Amino acid sequence: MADTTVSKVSDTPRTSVGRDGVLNVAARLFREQGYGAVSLRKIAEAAGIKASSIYYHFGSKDEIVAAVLDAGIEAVHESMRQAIAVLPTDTGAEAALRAAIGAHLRALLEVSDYSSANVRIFGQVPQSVRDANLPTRRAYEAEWDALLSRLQKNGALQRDVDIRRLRLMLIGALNATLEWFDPDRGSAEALSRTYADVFLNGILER
Amino acid sequence: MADTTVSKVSDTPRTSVGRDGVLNVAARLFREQGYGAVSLRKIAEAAGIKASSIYYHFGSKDEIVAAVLDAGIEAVHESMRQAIAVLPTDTGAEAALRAAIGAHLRALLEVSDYSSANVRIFGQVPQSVRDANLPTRRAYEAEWDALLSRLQKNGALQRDVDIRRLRLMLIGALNATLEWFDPDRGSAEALSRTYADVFLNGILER
DNA sequence: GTCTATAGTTCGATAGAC
DNA sequence: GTCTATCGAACTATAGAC
Repeated sequence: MADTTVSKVSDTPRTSVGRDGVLNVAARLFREQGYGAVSLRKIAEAAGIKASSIYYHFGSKDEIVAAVLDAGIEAVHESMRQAIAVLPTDTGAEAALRAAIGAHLRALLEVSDYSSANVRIFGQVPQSVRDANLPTRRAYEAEWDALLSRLQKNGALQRDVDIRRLRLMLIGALNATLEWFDPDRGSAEALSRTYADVFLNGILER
Repeated sequence: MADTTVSKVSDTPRTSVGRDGVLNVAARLFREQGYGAVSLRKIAEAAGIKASSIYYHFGSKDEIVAAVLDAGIEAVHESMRQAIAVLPTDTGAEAALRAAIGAHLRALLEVSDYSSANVRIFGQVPQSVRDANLPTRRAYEAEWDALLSRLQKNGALQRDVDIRRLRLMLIGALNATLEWFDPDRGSAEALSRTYADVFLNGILER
């Protein structure tokens, strides 16, 4: 078995997890266990250092969780932006919405511990930390509202639906999958298709 | 101003909140602040007693939160059962599903601190507490699956949708409203109508 | 950049008086 | 049924050596 973690030849410390290493571990633990259940000692242990060493990289626990929350929205936002950007210019309303739903769900369920941690712990962190994350969230929400408004102007969406409410319903429904999604029961890709089908056409036989 | 809390004439303690009083306060605080942020001292203070007095009524914090979780499912289950029971026997599939959606949303947003606390903190409590709540949850889920299966057999629902997945999507979407519902922006009743419209018929113009 | 040691706080829980 | 008093554990955060 070849060793995958190559040791430096110099005298630099063997284990230098660094700020990003701490952050990656924190995001994963927050996603798995929630905010209150994850102490600095747990993060440190999982990162292979001592709790006090974390204070070299961050000034407080709040600073860590704030960084995780912001990175989580950035990741899902970038995922959606990318999915929309690669569409041909003549892409229809249905396809655009399907792409956005797929991007959000993939970021949450497959790609980013940061995005899933954000959804999982946002309601558990101190008010001040929530407030700090709000500007980043607003930007992502604006992206959705812009997409939905475009579809509505094109006549694809019903004229009387409230865009803000529709966005809250849609993102809320997608985020809820975190509580029960099981890759053994079907892929995130298949799930995103089902969500798009239901939201676009409903479940009634016609 | 007339005094609304009448003092007993006998020598019984003026303040006897009792087990139910502690439980009511606990449910409200859990709903508002989450599991980790609510200590026994906070519950006691809000109930007007000392933290140690709680141990006369409950053996541990886990016992309190377990009681809150079970009562929360019982409340929303009873709300849904009642809403279905009062329907005329010739009620159509659409109306039955609308009634169930309305009952779930009302229990969550208007009626029960226990039900909203359950949704809010289930993912935050220790595994053992979650496990203890599972049988009660399974019974409620079975009620939904029975309703959805009936609609599918009647031909009202599409034949190819997976009942379990549909139930998870539906309840997940409804539960997510807890994070953003604001009574100043519209009633729970109106919101439940919107959810039924979207799930039954989708959002596309037709 | 990580360590040891520890200060200071808050927590769940128990013992025993009334 | 509620109180006072307290224990032991776990937490965030700081100080200072290497």
